[in-house]
Amino acid sequence: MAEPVAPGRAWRTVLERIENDLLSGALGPGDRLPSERDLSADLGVGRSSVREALRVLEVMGLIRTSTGSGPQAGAIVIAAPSGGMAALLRLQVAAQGFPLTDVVQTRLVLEDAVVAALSADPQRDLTVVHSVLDAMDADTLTSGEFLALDASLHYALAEAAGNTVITATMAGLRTAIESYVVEGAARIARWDAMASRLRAEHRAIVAAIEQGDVSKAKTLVNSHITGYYTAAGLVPGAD
Amino acid sequence: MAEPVAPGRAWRTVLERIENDLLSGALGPGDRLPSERDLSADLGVGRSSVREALRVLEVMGLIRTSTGSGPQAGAIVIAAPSGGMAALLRLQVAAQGFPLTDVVQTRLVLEDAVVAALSADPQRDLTVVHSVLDAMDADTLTSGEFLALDASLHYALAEAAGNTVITATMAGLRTAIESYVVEGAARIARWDAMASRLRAEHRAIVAAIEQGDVSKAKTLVNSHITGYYTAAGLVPGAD
DNA sequence: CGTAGCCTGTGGTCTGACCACAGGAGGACG
DNA sequence: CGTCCTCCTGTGGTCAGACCACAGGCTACG
Repeated sequence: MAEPVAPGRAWRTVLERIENDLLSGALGPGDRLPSERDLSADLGVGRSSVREALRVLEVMGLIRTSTGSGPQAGAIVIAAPSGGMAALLRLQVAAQGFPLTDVVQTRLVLEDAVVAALSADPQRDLTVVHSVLDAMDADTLTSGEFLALDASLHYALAEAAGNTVITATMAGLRTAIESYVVEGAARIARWDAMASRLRAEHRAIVAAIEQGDVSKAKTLVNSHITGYYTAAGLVPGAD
Repeated sequence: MAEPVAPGRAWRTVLERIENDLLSGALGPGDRLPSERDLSADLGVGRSSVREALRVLEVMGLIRTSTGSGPQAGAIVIAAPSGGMAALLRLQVAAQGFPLTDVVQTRLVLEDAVVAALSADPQRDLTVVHSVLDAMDADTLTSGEFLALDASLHYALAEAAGNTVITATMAGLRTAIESYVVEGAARIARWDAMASRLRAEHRAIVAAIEQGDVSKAKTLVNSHITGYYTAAGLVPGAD
């Protein structure tokens, strides 16, 4: 068919085609995209242009590609927002498009919203949260392992709140500053003490949520996060 | 040089190289990337793989490419987070990775944070906001023009609050649902009435901000947004 | 000295050719 | 007749080479 030819951007043609198919419902989660060669022929562009577009979709977490044949091979639509969000935020931080303090602040805002939503909702299911809390009690954890669980905990909270955009964004923000967080952990003199403190704060936050005490939960989560970032030297002061 | 060769992912090699150069400071905003051919040779990968990586960076708003020669040609590092954010969110919404209601809810959370920050900060500069407000008073505006100004207004507010992550995310969220918003405007019976209402609400919100009345500003902005989305039929009820 | 033209380097694209891989189809064998 | 093995096919992954259009600097000419 070879659409009338978009000026200058063959790969954009491909991107638009996919996006339209997604919007029109012709493509949905789980579906397989046409093969690269087919798309190339259909749109009248080179296969390399098709690949550039697919690469974008892949990095953004929209598709997954695999080689071979069969129903699982090829490019398949998956909606994995976290991955794309993380990649985007990480790169933007690296390119100094996003100052660290803004990332941290935003995390505060979202975490606030999460605990507020959870506190207000008596139906929430914090099973996962509790199991992570328990896992964090092990005293053999390295700081890296502990921080990984910490990430899981906050992720579980966000997930329990049920907003996918917020969950993905928070996960992305966390990933974006992960290297700084880990690096910051090394700057903390007595890690054991910090770990105990974090454990206690986590328990307190969850308790406040379960008691439905919105303002208390918000206060606790705020001091929890700013406290750690300050101790790790990631943000100037308590701002 | 041709690094030890990463298995299976030539383009990832390129992406990592760029990211590392950004993190190490070897690359920064305004700098020019090596030419595609140079990168290809340096990393021992094909030029197509380099292009796939650059395409990702371009869509994510990290670089800008131009043809020709001279200092302005080639791939240049720019940190334009809004563009990338918008593309990502739009595609995720299209792929049903993000439900519309989650997008709207998130916008509420962020907008809340914005007006809260502005209300609490006596130093804020709302010059731009006021000029947009005035522009919106013209009664010859089509609904499309009005909505565009509306977007500018909210963007200006976010920008005045000073958090780049929140600003970019809000802009992205807005873009992601733009088509739905415009479509929804058509469903509104008496547009004139709605426009007047929106104008009044905007003025009220800004007034509350300038009076430093945090809670009032938050309340107003919440009802402003949910009100419109409900009227436009974008979200089921008042939540 | 000025200007018009060439020259070079850049991204943008296409073509064609391999490779590795996974799965299915078909045949060979028990 | 059933089972296993093999080949064949289609997929993404990659590379190499070839053009093109373009923008800017350089050079030779007027």
